[in-house]
Amino acid sequence: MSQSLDRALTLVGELATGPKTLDELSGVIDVHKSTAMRLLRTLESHRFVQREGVHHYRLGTALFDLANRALEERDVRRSAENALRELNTRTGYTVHLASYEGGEVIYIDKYDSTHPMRMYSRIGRRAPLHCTAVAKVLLSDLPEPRRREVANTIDYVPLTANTITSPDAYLAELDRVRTAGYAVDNAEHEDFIHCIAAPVRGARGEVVAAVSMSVPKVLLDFEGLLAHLPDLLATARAASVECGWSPRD
Amino acid sequence: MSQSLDRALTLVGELATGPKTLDELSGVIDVHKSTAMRLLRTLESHRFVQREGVHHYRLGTALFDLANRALEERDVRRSAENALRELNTRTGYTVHLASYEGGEVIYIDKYDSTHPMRMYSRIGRRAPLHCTAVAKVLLSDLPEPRRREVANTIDYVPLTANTITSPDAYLAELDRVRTAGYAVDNAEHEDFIHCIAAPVRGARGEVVAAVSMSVPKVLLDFEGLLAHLPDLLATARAASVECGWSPRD
DNA sequence: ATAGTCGTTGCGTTACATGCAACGTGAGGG
DNA sequence: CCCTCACGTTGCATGTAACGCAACGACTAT
Repeated sequence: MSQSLDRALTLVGELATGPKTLDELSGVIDVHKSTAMRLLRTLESHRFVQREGVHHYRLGTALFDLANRALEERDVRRSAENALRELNTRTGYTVHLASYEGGEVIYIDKYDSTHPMRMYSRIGRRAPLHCTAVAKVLLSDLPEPRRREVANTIDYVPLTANTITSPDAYLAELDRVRTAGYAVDNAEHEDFIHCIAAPVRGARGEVVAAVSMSVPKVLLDFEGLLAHLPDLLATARAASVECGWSPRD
Repeated sequence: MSQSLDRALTLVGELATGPKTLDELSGVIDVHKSTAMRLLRTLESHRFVQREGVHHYRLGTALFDLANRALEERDVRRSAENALRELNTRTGYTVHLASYEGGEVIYIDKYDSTHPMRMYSRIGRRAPLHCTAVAKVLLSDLPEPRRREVANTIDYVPLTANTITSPDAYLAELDRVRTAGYAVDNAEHEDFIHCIAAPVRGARGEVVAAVSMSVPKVLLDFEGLLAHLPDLLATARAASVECGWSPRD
């Protein structure tokens, strides 16, 4: 561990709470002000901090630059990986990651159930929009007119007794999902399986993907599935943080 | 200037271009890999970088955190938010907000085009001074001697056939912008894109930021772009009011 | 098996970050 | 008007902590 670097990074973290003077900053890391100044100078040369007036330092523009470049680099799949795997090993159930691209909901990652009874699915497969929890989560984030547009073009093939079969019912469901912060698929796709899904959010709070947990009804009844909601939501939140989302208090 | 800190910050900058291995990184700053590792460890403990797999390092989540907090501090952004979003949804074109700080023009906010054809840009990025509409708007407000000073230090890299390439031409352009109350970039930065920009003013009438609208030429010819001027100026005025500017009659 | 390529660790050396004290500057008050 | 105080800034001597080195361990490929 590098001492001077450690001190400098502490300074940067301190500046996140607002502009500070040299004396304040040197106090925080408990060094002589001349030492703090040299660190700040170096940070300044890299545009990590900048002077505000004569007496104050604040965070610099390099941070915006770096943060946004890093966001472009990241793909959701890699970022969510750890959180999803942990949820998978913890519960033993099938975990999916899906995203909305080009008008379709696609599974972009999957962690298979450790139980002998598995469901069939595949990375890259398209999920039907009207009867899957992930699709509900992803579509619920679209702006209102777009949502209505999509809802009207869906072919509401009834796959089970519970399948939603009208645009109005579907839009009402999306509203529920939006406010609740999670979606369910109560055997709407396949008779013997039910799911819960939650949004993974990016830096600007937009939904970039959806995590879902799929469980055969023979292993767990609906109530038992809902009991896993907190765990799923925590997973989605952890994945969101990795995607640059900042939890607001 | 602190050597180790300088090296560490260089590493962070390097990681912005994508994940790198320890060897690659130590090569960049020309030190032994053990040295690079110690720096990375410290950066990691502050969440400035994180490991990806066993062999790669990438930028960490602290950057998102810091960048977002720093952005919150700049209140032009918040104040202009509504006006800009409305312009964006009304026209469907890319809208930028930029400000002049520490000798640089940087993009501090962005609303993406809703058209399938988008332009590439990024919050935090620096805008070239001689060939962007936002820079012209921001620099046109500087006092005369300062303007000349800046104009003489610009590196007039010709990027298209229309790029301004001399200080005199640039200063003349700034005068036009100043009296007209708006600036254009008629394919001076990129061949296939043109922009218009207008000033956002603060309480004392000073220019605190610039709003711009960027449109690919294939979607709209120059005349068509200029037809949006009243809309842009109204947006800039609305944002100015939010920043404390009082319209004079 | 063997060689090659990674990251990691312990250690001795000295470059470099540090604290100190003196200096410069600007603001406020007697 | 000068004095003082509170800042940031600079030069320098000192000792620490950052450094390169070399050996090691874990893996992969052939």
